[in-house]
Amino acid sequence: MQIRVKSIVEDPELVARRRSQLVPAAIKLFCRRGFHRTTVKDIARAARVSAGLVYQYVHDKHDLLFLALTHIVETNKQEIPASLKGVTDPVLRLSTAIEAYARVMDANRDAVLLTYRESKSLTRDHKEVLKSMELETNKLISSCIEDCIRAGYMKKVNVELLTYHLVVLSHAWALKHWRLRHITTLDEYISTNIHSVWENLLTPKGRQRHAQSLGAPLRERVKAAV
Amino acid sequence: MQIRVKSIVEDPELVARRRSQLVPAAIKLFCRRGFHRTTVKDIARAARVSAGLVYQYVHDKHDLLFLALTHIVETNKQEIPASLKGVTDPVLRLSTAIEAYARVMDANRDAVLLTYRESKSLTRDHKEVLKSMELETNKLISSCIEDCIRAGYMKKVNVELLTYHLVVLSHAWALKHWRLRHITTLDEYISTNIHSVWENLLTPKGRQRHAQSLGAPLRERVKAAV
Amino acid sequence: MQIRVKSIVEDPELVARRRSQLVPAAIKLFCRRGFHRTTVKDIARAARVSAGLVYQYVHDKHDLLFLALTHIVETNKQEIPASLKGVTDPVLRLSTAIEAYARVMDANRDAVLLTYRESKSLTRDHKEVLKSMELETNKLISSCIEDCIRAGYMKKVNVELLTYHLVVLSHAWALKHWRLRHITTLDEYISTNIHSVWENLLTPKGRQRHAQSLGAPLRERVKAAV
Amino acid sequence: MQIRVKSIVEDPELVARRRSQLVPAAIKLFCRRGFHRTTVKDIARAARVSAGLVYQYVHDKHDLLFLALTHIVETNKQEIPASLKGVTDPVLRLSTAIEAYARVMDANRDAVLLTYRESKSLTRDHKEVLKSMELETNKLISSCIEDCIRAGYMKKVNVELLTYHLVVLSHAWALKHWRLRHITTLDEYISTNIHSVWENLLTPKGRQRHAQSLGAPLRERVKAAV
DNA sequence: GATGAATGAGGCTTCATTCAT
DNA sequence: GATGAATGAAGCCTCATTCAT
Repeated sequence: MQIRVKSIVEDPELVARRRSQLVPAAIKLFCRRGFHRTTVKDIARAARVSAGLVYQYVHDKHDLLFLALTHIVETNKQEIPASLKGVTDPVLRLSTAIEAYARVMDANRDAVLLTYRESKSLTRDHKEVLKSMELETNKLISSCIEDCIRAGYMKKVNVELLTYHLVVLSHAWALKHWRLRHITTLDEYISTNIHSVWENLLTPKGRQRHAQSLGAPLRERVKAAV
Repeated sequence: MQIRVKSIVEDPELVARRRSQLVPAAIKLFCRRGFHRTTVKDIARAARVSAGLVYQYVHDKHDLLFLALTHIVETNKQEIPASLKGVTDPVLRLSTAIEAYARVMDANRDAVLLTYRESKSLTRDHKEVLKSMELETNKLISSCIEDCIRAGYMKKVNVELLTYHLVVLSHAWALKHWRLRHITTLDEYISTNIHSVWENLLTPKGRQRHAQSLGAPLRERVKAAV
Repeated sequence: MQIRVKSIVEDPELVARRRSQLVPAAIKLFCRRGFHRTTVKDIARAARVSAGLVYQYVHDKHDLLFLALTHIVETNKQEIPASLKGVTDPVLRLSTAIEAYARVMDANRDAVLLTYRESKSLTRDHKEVLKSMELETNKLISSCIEDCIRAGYMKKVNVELLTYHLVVLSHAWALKHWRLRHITTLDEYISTNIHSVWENLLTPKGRQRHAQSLGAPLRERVKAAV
Repeated sequence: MQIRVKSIVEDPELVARRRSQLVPAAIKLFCRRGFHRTTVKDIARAARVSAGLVYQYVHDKHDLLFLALTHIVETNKQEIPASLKGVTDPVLRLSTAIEAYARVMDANRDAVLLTYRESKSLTRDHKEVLKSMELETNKLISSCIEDCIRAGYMKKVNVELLTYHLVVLSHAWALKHWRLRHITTLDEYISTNIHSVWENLLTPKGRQRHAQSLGAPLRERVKAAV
């Protein structure tokens, strides 16, 4: 995925290594100070390299932003499948997926904020790439929803719309964390705000299924994974 | 509220007039190009004044951002009470308020995006002011919720949390409009995603109340107001 | 002619004044150090203005070069007509024009060098403009030649080619001055190398005409004019 | 001659081989883009070597320019003696030499331009070397002139001055080629502008001599040599 | 000897802000 | 009060040169 950004240095291993220095530094600083107030030199310094080196691995300061946002999305995306490993029951899979998603967002609140704030500064092309990556990630959840519907556990709803509802609520925890943390906890937020959304759409049969799985140490497993 | 920003010029009327030139120009440009890529000169030009004049009515470029964001919130805030005028039934008031809110957000999608993107660039103090303004606006909705609960129409829930759920969904329509517009309409979004959230929390008595008011030309009234 | 270069400042008088500070400074430095080794800051300093100011009167560093070269050509071009004022005899006019040209080139040897050296650094468009200005200047001489031919004083020759021969010899005095000054004087150079070229092309009638005018204090007059 | 530029590598053969890779690459690029806009990396790439290697055979980027200009002059200088081989008549030798010179300049118009444009970027020392090389080359022509004078074929003139006149006209063909090619051909240029200069200085005896040699297929021979 | 990654000085340019008019 | 020219700090980026491998 990072191939989208050209670097002067050819050796892919070195590119990967250097970028794995640069990108976290960039993420940290972009989160802290924003894209425009972060200097390329700042990033170089934080990555313990010279300013000139940056431009051997990235064409632009904008590319650095793209790599940063891309990295975040990519990383987040990997967490959910991990949490679903071995889970087969459709309702439990959905429950697990969305909970994992929410907890990943919580663990990377800075990154969520960054995404909402700085996407504007991307190239049109980069913006498109990022959007399609978002859609891909969403698919991890929407496919769980579809499975539930197909199995008759959930009413027939606009799947992507529901997905966005859940996704956006997870983001909201990060976006409004400055206030939400004073009025609730993550656990409550997830169960009250997020889970209830899809639980209300379960069929009677789905509710039954759901009730059974609640015995399992769901939450703990996901927490550990994150 | 705008008194928070000092200007060299004393005459409050003139200050108001000049700022009413500057702020809309600033909003337009900040929305289009973002805060950092918008030049003070750009704003001056758009407001048909000289660059120097800006600094007689504003201390800083940041102040301009503050005034812009402040203006947006203020404006939005005024819309909701208007829509509630004459509505007395608690359930209908809640329904009306949230619908008005959602439609205002839709009408000012740019502004919503701007708020999420550029708040970071504010002073610590200004950020606090803006947050408290957000809370005030939310109170317009949360007080409706409280009325419903008090009247026994709604279960006892974490009022502010529910408010945020509704508010954030309205924002999400703007934030994710690039995708949502392809998978639903505003009307469907409001009824399916937003209204259902609180409707699911109504007591049986509340549901009854709600069912009755559905006969009224609710949506139309709010639409007109916006 | 300077209208070709856009400036942010509108007032044409101010533009003219500032540019008349900047351009000579640029010429001096470009001549001394070359275009690339001259810093915009150097020019600003030499012109006693701030670095930022330069960009209010010029879009580019390249524009500065264009204005510099343009200014040189323009200035040179004005000298020749002045020297011809009142001279009517075709042969004498030609003689006077070419001598004036040569002396102007001598007086601006640096500028001639600059033109040959740095034209390459111009935009394609600017290069074209400069070329056409060169052709215009040449026309001052070629029209004198044409008059001589028309009057039967000179053989029918390729007028522009002869013009270039004369022009290039004048430039050569500047281009090879490092050596020529050791082996001749400007006066000898002009009479031996330059004048002889067209004198050899005179018709008998032309030679007669020419011989008569040699009584006149030609050289002195042109010298004074330059 | 290239010994003037020190290299880290000792083996002179290797130095020669590497430089014969580097210098043509440098010439090509310097001609095309100019000295300053050509990157050392560009040259290395064009010469199919690494950037670092350049600095083992050259101290400086400036050295590369020196070697390039030096190479050009050296190469050109070798052409003239070749064309004179077997020609003994003084007038014909002069005629042949200058024609050869002009045609070499035509064949290397880029190089001529380069020399005029970028000599400025050389070290003081390098500039001197180049100048003395130019004088050496000129001597190839001036000695022909001297022979003609000594033989009574040509008037007693300032030999070096005449040489420069001829040389500069040959350069002018390259320098003003953008225009001259529209108004004449190389052949006409040589005969009309260049040859006529010295032909006009022949003594009657010289003219006779010259007329005789005109039967010979002069031009063709020189053309072939170039 | 050869490579090419790394360095870091320095250039061009932008733009928030000031200030004389 | 209004103007807009002037300032100068600071940022992005390039590229000659070095040096570890």
